[in-house]
Amino acid sequence: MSPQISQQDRTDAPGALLTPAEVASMFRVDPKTVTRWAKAGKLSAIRTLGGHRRYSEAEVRGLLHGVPQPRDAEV
Amino acid sequence: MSPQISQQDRTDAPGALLTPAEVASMFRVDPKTVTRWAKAGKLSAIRTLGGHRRYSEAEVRGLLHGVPQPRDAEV
DNA sequence: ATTCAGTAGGGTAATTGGGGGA
DNA sequence: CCTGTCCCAATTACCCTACTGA
Repeated sequence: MSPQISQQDRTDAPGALLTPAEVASMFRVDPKTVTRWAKAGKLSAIRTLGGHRRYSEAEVRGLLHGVPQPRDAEV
Repeated sequence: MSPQISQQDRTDAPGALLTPAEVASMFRVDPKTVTRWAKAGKLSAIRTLGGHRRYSEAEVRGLLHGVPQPRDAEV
């Protein structure tokens, strides 16, 4: 009964997380630039226990589309 | 060995993006001119979170080939 | 435990955006 | 009508070393 999602399915999960390199390649910028966006608060990011940042794929895709943040599920 | 394609080759990905300098170099014009094209709606562009523009390589190549893109609203 | 790529951190150079004029 | 260049300020890219993640 543990609806445990396989870690390999993270690319399909609603809360999919992207690495800095992934986001950087989507925007055609340097990974350091993505880090700068996170520091500037332009992009929300969570930190691993070691201090590395992970970004929400949903948020990144929204930004790429020029769509404001779909904070809520738009049905 | 195996011609394995990486997850995402920036220049090969469907959403490959080009920097203003790249597009300018391809057209032999000034980056500012490319910016004017984007402002005039002749070229579609997405913006980084910092405001810089990134252009679709597919669209640019189509324009270079003289292939009218479906985003042209001219007569 | 080890290797290796990726990431964080700071600092500096290059590019870009915007307006204006030639 | 279109393009190249000037100014400025802001953003981004690359340099380095040390640590994390797999």
